[in-house]
Amino acid sequence: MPELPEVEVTRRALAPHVEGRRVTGVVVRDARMRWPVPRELPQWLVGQRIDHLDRRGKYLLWQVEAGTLISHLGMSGSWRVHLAPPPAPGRHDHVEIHLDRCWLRLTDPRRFGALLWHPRADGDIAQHPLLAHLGVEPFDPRFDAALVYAATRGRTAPIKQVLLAGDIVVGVGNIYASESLFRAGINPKLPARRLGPMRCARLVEAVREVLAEAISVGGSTLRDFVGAEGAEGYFMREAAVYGREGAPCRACRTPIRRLLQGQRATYYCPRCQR
DNA sequence: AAGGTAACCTGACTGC
DNA sequence: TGCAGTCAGGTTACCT
Repeated sequence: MPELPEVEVTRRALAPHVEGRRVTGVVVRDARMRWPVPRELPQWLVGQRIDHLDRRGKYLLWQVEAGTLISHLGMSGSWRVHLAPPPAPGRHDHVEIHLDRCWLRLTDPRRFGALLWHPRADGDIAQHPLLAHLGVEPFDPRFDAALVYAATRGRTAPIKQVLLAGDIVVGVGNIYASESLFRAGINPKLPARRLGPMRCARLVEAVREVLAEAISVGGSTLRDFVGAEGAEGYFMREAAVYGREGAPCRACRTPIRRLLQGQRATYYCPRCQR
């Protein structure tokens, strides 16, 4: 489900409800996620004040006094805020966090998501094994043409898959990889090493624009994504290529093509993207 | 080191 | 209506 924009939309929706608040209760109804949710989570979290809700790539980082709660939404996860006691939990409502005056619910049908704990004593959260090898943030000024150019030298894999790998820049998932490459006019099959400085610059620009636009409209709604307050995102309404196989390119009317790269669907315009 | 593939899991949809 | 097959936003682990 969630790529960086959906996670950022979630973060912004949750932050005002959680920052500065104290955890009064934690219920783990089903610990079976990508990795087991620690059984000790309630004892570690209850009584803690949430200082900041941060994001790194597609991870949400809940900074509390004793450490960091790491949450990843996987393919189908979502957090919902309830300002009144929530209705009876459904089959996929795995975790609940109670604050002073609101209830947070983690729902994740496919259970590819994760909820982990990193005690402060274990050191800098950035060095956590899940975070240590992530690429730069797309809105970080360090994400520029020179970085992309340098990082793609010697990489024979198609640019789409390199973008998706997340070791150069984080947060670009399957939808936005196709969308960014369309906007940059780059063929997804192009070996990454064949990008020149100009195309690296265009790609940087395109990734930033596409992600920023998606955030501003509340993320994508594919199947069941809804933001933390229950609103749907609108990005898919304006997708240029994703999910549009056979439909006319919005720029040149050429039919959009779909192909598989590393078992994932890629959509592109064969005329606009070379 | 980089690249390819299988694996984790459920639900929605398609076609017979 | 039912059943089998396909596909889905992500990421790690493992093999070459």
